[in-house]
Parts: sequence; C-alpha cells; structure tokens
Amino acid sequence: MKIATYNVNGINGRLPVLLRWLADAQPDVVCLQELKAPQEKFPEKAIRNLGYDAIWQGQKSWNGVAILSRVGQIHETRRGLPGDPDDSHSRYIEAAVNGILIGGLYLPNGNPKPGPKFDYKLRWFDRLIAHAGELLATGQPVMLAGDFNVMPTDLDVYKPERWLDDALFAPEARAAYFRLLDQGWIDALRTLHPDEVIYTFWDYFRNAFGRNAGLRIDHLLLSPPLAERLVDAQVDVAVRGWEKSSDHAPVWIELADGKKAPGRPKSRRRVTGTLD
DNA sequence: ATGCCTAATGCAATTAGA
Repeated sequence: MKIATYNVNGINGRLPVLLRWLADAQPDVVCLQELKAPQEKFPEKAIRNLGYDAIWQGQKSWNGVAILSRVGQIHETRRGLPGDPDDSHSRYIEAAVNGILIGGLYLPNGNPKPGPKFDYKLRWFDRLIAHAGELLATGQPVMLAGDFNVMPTDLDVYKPERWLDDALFAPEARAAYFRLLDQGWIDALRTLHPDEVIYTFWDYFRNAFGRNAGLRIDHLLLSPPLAERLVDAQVDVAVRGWEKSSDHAPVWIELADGKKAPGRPKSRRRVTGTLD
C-alpha cells in the first residue's frame, strides 16, 4: 500500500498538477494540506473521477486538510486536535483506512518569531504531542503525515546557519519535533535514507528549486507496528519542476501487506533510534 | 532588514506562506 502526503498550496489552483500526479503516482491513500478553499469549493468530482473517496476540512483562504483513498472506505475519527475549542484553523483530520489510523496535519508555520504566531505553533505542537501519545499507546498501526513545518536536523536544510532564527528551524520547534519522535514514532524517510540530503520544499523565490535550495519539512511518522511494514520512502521531486507546481513536492511510503503468514514475520529493517 | 514568487480574495492591494 502506497501512502503519500502533499502540500498542494491551493487545491483549485493546483488541480491539473494534482490530478496528473495522482494518475502518474497511483497512491492508495493521500493526505493533502493547504487546500486554501472553503468546504464547498473542494473539487470532489474531479478527484472521485480518478477513483478516490475523500474527506476534507476546508477553510476560506488558508489552511485546509484532506484524506483521499482508493482502497476502501474512509472512517473519519476526528477533525481538529483536542485541547483548544477556540482554534478555528483547519489543520488536522484523522481517519481509519484499510486498517491504518492516519492523522493528516498541517502544523502552523510560526513566523515571525518571536510573536503570537510562533506561540501558536508551539501550543499546537503540544496539543499534537498529547494526542499522538494517546494514539501510539493503542499499539495499533498509526501514522502521522503532513507538513510539520520543521526541519529536524542540519541535514534537512540547504544552509542551516541561515535558518537558526526561523520558526521552522528554531531550537524550540525542533525540540518539540523530537519530543514527538521520542514517544516512539519512526520518521520513514530518514530511517530508510539516514545520510541522504532529502528536501520536500523549495521556495518560489530565487530559483530555489533550480539551485536545490530546499528544506525537508513534510514527514511521514509511523508507529512501531507500521514501521515493521515499511519497504520504501521517496519524494516525487520531479513534480516540483512541473508547470504551476506547488512549492512542496509529494512524499510517499510503500508498506508491505499487513497480513503476515503465521509464524513467518517479514524481514525487518532498522526502525529505531532518533536523528541527532 | 527586504525583495525575490505565488495563491486567495476580489478587482487593488493586502495577507500569508516558509
């Protein structure tokens, strides 16, 4: 089963690119972020025509998250994180699909730092960590996928020294990311490619993609039972070079079938350890 | 410190992104 996350940066402005990528890449489940569309403007028909069911939480102008599936029903379990009834941003949607619980998220950017936006980012992160801990404690196959707006380590930034004061690379944001990871989540891309320079975002400015001046901020985190099934993890970098592309590229993982033969577990890759 | 670019809103210029 192939599961992807893609910050589309406007689902209607991006629709031709999204549909082309879905047809090319054939992901089974997709988490989308930054729909930038109100609930009623989600292009459900175009997506359904490619064989995908969808749930989404829209919002006028900003944010917005969705989960698509072509491998069976989407059993929605929640939208919005617990812990702040006044939070009006559409940044979290969660569903069980094909035996996996998937939390699709768009973590706040947090710039400028310091300021109320950075405070909101850290508070939102705390709420995510609290909820993620409960999900992990179930022992079930669980995944958190989306735009975390955090580069975990120096390896994930083209010029780390220039980003130290930025909300995406600030010590507080990275510490929160590792607090989350230390619950027991496995960063799929980094686990399969421990030393590789991998980016998922390139600014529209300054020919950033052409210069490969990128950031790794879109992540797929797996609970231990899911990590055992991890067989591949990649970024569809070429999509970032398409006409009218998002500033993010799609990121995906391939999971082995969950049904194991009795007494014959599949071979296991390294799934433990943190990154720094 | 700011522009560089892009999307949404809504029809100009502002907000937000990262």
